[in-house]
Amino acid sequence: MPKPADVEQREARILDAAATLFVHYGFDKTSVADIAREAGISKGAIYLHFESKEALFEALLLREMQSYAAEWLARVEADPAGGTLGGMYRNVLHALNASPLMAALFKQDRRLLGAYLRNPQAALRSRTHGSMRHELIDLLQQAGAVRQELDPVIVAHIMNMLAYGLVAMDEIMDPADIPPTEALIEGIADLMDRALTPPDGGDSAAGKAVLQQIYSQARQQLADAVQKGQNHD
Amino acid sequence: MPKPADVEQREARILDAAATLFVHYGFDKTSVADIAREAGISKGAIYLHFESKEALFEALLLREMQSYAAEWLARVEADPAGGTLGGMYRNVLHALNASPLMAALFKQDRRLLGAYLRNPQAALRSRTHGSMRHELIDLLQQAGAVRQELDPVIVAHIMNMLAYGLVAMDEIMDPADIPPTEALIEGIADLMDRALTPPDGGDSAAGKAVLQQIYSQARQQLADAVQKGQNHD
DNA sequence: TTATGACCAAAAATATATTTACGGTCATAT
DNA sequence: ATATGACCGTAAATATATTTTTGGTCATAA
Repeated sequence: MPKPADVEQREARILDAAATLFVHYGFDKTSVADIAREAGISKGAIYLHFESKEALFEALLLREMQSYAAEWLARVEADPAGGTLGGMYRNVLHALNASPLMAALFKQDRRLLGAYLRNPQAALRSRTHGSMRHELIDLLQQAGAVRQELDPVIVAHIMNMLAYGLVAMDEIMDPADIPPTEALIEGIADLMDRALTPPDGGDSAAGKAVLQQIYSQARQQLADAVQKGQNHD
Repeated sequence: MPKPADVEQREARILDAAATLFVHYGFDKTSVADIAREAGISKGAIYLHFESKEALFEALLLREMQSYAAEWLARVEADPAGGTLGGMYRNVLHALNASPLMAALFKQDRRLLGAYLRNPQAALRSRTHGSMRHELIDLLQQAGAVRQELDPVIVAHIMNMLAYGLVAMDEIMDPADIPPTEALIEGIADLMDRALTPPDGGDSAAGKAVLQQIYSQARQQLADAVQKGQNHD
């Protein structure tokens, strides 16, 4: 049966509270009691909605993935050049940069993810979340949005390197020496377009179609995962 | 007075032994006694050549920087396209990839650098070693080896991001999923050339001249640093 | 002179005991 | 039916004592 609106609302409140605290203090240093307090309910109530602290965290991650993907697609749709490689990547990077949780997942942030990373059963611990897969580049290539002569595996990996650099570079250098994110993302997107887009400018419409396809696939998988995660009452 | 050849030779032996052990076990888990044994001399003899374990490590790092820089220049000289951005960067990446110590310094590897990193007085702890500086891009731009319309600060940073990705990506993903280094470096250099080199192909000779200039500057600074590090007997 | 390795103080690692904090439950209240 | 928070066992953090390792020295040997 579908979930009543007020329950949904309360779960959202809990997840909001959890998001704030987890991002700020990390998984280990955020207690369930803390989350309850932040959400303005009792500790017991949390367990009426989530099986465990870990399940709560995973529900949060799934929600974040959904909004990450949705945000990405929305940006791509709104951007005339959203179907070109540069346009697509610009929007991925913006979405990634705007989501501390996705960024943490992508860079396997030990501080934020804490014990969740150490748990071998953690479903979302896998290292591929938020990353560019070469199958996508392949499709974009077939759609004429990426130069034919390039190796999709290499291209995808380079894009992942840049995404990693965007979120992790502050670990090896003084943040004051890092250019403003906005300008950096523009620079990267510009680089991508110059180097990877076909000379004719690429077929942005076809590129968007591919992205939509990928998006609905991903959305389905996420929905299934959410469904599966809810078998507990 | 200049150092006798046999002393120089022995110091090289010590540094060789130290390099092997430090790279393998890291700074913390390599003892001075270990180094002495590996070098085939007594522990006391080490202290005839180096003030402390840390001074030894720094001497090793300086030697490595010198050979790193020399290797880089040699590669650039040998490469007809060595003066273009792509050519230059290809050779930097090869040099970086070939030197575990430089890579560790660049990525601030806590395992390898260990306590050396924690010491606030460590001269070479600074985060800029091995990295691309925007002044260099500036010069290359003036020499006509890089497109005029690009922002040197952004370009330099993107290059650093890619170098970081090259040496650090294995921390967030399964090494089996990382493309072969050789192919990856080629892909990156190719990307650089496509995106950053002027349409006319760039002035490789002028680029090389700039690199030589930078090299001799750096060499001088390193020599001074080595000199300064030797005021102890 | 130059090199050695036993030696030392100090730090790091290990072991043990003790306290605190936390995830999760459930009798009770609303 | 839903929500609460006192409660419980355990795991993590802290404190303490004990052992081992290590960077560095120096009297002695070559």
